[in-house]
Amino acid sequence: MQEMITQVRRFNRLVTRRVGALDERYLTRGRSLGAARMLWEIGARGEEVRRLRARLGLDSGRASRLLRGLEADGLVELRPADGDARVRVAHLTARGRSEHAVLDRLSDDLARGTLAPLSARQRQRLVTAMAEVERLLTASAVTIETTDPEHPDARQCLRAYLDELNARSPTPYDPAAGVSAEPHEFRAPLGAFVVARLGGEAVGCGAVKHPPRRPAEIKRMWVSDRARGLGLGRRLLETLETTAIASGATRLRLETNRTLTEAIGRYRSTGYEEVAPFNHEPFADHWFEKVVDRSTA
Amino acid sequence: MQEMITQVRRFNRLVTRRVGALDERYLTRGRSLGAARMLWEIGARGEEVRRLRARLGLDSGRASRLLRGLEADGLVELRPADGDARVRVAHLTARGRSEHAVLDRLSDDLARGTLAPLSARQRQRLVTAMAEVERLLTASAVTIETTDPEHPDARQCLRAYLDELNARSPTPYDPAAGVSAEPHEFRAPLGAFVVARLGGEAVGCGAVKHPPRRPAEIKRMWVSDRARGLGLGRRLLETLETTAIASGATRLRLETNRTLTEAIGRYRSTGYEEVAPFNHEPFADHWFEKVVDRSTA
DNA sequence: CACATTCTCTGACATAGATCAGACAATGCA
DNA sequence: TGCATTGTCTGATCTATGTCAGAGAATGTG
Repeated sequence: MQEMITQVRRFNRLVTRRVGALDERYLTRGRSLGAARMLWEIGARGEEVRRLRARLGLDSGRASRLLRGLEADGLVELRPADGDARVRVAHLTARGRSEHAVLDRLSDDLARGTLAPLSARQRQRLVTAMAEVERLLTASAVTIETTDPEHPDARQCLRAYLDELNARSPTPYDPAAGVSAEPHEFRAPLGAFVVARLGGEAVGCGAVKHPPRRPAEIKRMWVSDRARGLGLGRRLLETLETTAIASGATRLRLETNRTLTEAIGRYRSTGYEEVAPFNHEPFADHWFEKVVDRSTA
Repeated sequence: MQEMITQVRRFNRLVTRRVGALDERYLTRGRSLGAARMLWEIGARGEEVRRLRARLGLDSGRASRLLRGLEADGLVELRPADGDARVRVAHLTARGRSEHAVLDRLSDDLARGTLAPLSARQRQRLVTAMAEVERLLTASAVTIETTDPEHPDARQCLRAYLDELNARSPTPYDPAAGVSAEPHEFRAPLGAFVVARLGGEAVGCGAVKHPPRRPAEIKRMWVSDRARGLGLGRRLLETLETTAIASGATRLRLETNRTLTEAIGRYRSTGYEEVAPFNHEPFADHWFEKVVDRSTA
């Protein structure tokens, strides 16, 4: 493990010093770093000031002054938003757009400069390795937290979950038709609802009911398209199992639809065995159960 | 190619924002980023102020003030250097060393935090990909420049080259014994000497003689241990060939020692064919020649 | 020895960036 | 309608950083 940690640290050091420093030197073009980033984030279609503030992590004062600076240079126009005149929207002027295009080209040149000294084979390997690092760092940045099932993020995940079931299944899914799933069943002490988030955005969820002296039931496992392939399903499942086991569950159950082949494979590989239907969930095609060995939990 | 460039840009953005920002937030511990870096760079064995300045890219005034700040906090002691009282050496005090250890531990924790959410398999893949990115970004950062054969960097490379030949060969190598290799033969217009540098340090060299209407001769190809495996030999060879061809050479020659198996493979794979000895270089075991197709050059 | 050079330190000044308090207008809500 | 909230802007202040000029000590060189 220490070797891995050392590698991560060496990577971080190299990459922040070399890549970061280069980028900042070449892409500011006489402006301050803050102003350059602001210009970049406004983008071709304009952006609300409050969102720019949030994305760049700026104080309202600083954001306002940066925007006024860009406005004075004729790169940006500020207009009230349609519908809410408190909100201001920053748009790039013609000059601003051409400046944005210059930054885009410089950014391309910089990346090209990284690839240029390498052979075709090395380039291919670098790009592949970068994609892998990016994917896994993204996976690592996903947080999983217990969240109230009526929290906006939870609701949003549930809506996405149902939409997906309906899209996959020929018969429309009716959440009221099957096993009960009231919010209070997914709150402590009877259960839990967890949400996975990536940079503030909810990208997955899962729920578990673990009433005393009954098998725990895992439900509502969902992972957003943009977080597929990050091992998030496995993490959600582990989190829910841990919660249930900590609450005394010794038997875990879940049912799933036949279209969710990836999930079915995961259940089998993590110790679930297919069993006879234990409920009348109309949408389910497979029922799984896993008996927990308390000594290893 | 555009896809590759896009991947590099996406990687750079992710990594500088996510990794860089995290590092800076957690590792400053109430100090300014400059002071934290200074503390880190002084290290356990102390360091000359002028070298700290160079390494951190600081103005002498700023460096002096940062050091005075650390001294006031009891973390650093400044003493004149042995032998030259103008030079000051910064040493960590006991408190400074313990603070350094704290930073080291936090840095470990940060890296551990990156790995923690991942499965064992994902960790292994991340670390492998990071090592690959690191290796290839390092390769990409190597510059190759024409350098006078009597430049200190060139001399240092040549010394290393001779040391290595002597270490590999049972009979000591005598540079005067074989084919002439006077500095002026490696200067324009008769030839060229190129040095590969990584972050200011010379890590490889190569030379070519290309007298008019005679086969060009490639000599003195050397790559430092710390730059092995970066494809640098190939780049040096290409640079020398390009120079020779641009000066009118149509036939390229080189000789090499049998112990340099990697180089021999490279020559064969880039179009060189083994020929009968064309000189009496006593150290050489193989002689190669490549005829240049001017139309593709 | 006279003089140039090297290294460090200090003063002076400018900009970038962070943070707080408060003003002001638009909006939402009871 | 009255009042709280939201979003933006301005003023004030502080720290961090970058840059330049010059002082002063130690050292090297003719």
